[in-house]
Amino acid sequence: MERKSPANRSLERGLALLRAFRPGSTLLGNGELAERTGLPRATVSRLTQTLVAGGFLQHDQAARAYRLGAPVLSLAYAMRQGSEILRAALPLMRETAENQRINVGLACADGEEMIYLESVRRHRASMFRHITAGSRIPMELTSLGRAHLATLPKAEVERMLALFRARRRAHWPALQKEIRAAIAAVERNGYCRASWQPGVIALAAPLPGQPGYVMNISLATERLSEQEIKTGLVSLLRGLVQEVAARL
Amino acid sequence: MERKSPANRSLERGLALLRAFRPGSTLLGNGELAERTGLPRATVSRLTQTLVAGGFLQHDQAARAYRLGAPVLSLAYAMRQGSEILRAALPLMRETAENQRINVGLACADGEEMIYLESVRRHRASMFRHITAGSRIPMELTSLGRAHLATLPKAEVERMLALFRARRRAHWPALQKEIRAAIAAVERNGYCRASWQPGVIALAAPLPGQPGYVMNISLATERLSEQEIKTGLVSLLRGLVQEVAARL
DNA sequence: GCAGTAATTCCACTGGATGGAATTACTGCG
DNA sequence: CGCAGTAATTCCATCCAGTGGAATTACTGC
Repeated sequence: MERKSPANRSLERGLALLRAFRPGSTLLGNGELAERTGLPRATVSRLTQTLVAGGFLQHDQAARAYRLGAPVLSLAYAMRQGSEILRAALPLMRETAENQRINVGLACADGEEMIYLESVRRHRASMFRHITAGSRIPMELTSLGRAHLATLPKAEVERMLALFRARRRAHWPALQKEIRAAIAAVERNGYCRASWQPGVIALAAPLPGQPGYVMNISLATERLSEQEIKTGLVSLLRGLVQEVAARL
Repeated sequence: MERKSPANRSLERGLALLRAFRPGSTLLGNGELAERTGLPRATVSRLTQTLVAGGFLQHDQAARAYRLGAPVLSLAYAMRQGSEILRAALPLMRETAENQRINVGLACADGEEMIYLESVRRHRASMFRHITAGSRIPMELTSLGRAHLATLPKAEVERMLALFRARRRAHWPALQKEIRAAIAAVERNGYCRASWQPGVIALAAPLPGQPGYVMNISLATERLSEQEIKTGLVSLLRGLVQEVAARL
């Protein structure tokens, strides 16, 4: 028997509509929204009207569709201001990225994905795949995601794995092995490694005492030997999370 | 008789709760939320639970209060990706800020405030008052806000003025004069001027053909003479909005 | 202008939302 | 350590707001 917290259906649905907007689907009509959320059209129509009235959506007359409105930007700004963790970590992240000439990231979990709170990169014009604050990356493929998984209770991990399995039928056996190995690595050594973006290797570690938060460092593979990883980067990451945790 | 669009009360209220989070009040408990929104406590309690379940709020156990969650960051990212205007304007804003050594802003209205979509400044470490994407600034005091007012229908302007009047009883006569003069200036010359932050002067102009969007340029007063304003900056701003509008 | 599609409004129904009151969970102080 | 004081949550009877299928209306592209 699932313990159902008294949830407000209309609000849930309204939030689901907002969540349907993603990079790549930034312009959605009522029909598309209804399809993506599985809600009846009439309901979507009414909810979008409310969202528009509140400024959270803008109606694009020409495209017969909606976009996210400026208030969400404002919320994000308030959110960043309010995040103690980000405030504590950011200066250190900047410093580390600069000194070590690597990328440093801070992320937290949202459902089956990870969301970057911040990603400080050495080269501001970035690598081809565009990653910044607010970017979503898959949990099952990334060092950040796997490091996060390692902090969850066993039962929760299995639940997540079941979800991933459904999404990645194709390479599941190999992928599952990787994920479980990463979790074991985090439990043993405090960090895990992955290479989601080709040519980029990343190490990630959970922030001690801050459930849900994970940090990573990443750099181009060409720039390092196996040796260097074992020595410099691991202790760099360890030092980073320790220091950030200490500042909280 | 007010034409009431069929609004969803629960959703409206949920959004109101989110909007209660601002820079400066980033950590709000149920009680404070109830007070700020005027909603009954029981209702707030249930709605916050839903917002937490959706990830939009995080419960801070220690503070007995809520913060905004990472998904709002993600929404903001999607919003920026989806804004054609921002995409069209940003390169030009960067270029102008760099070449002319000034700050260039793009904003739009939200209720009685303006929200910066982007503010590109010459010195990245900024002036004392921290302004970035998502920052809210008062409509009645700023060049951006007044330029926006000038684009509204007369009746709407009067409605807004009534609101400002209630908020600024003290200096209202002078302030009203300033605002009306600014509106007239925009209608006559296409731009208006204001100095909200002491020591900083700003010129703002609406984006032609894009109702609700306004751009500004600003710089330290010490750096210019009256002469320079009339000549260089005005035509710079005019050229800027023209070019951005042309790219849409 | 007309067909075809998408969005909105209508409306009877009903169950989800509501909020005052009671209960429970905390916290800080003596 | 326990108790007072406060804040949050749960309860519950009431009822109205939300719902969604169907009808209507608004668009758009041909």
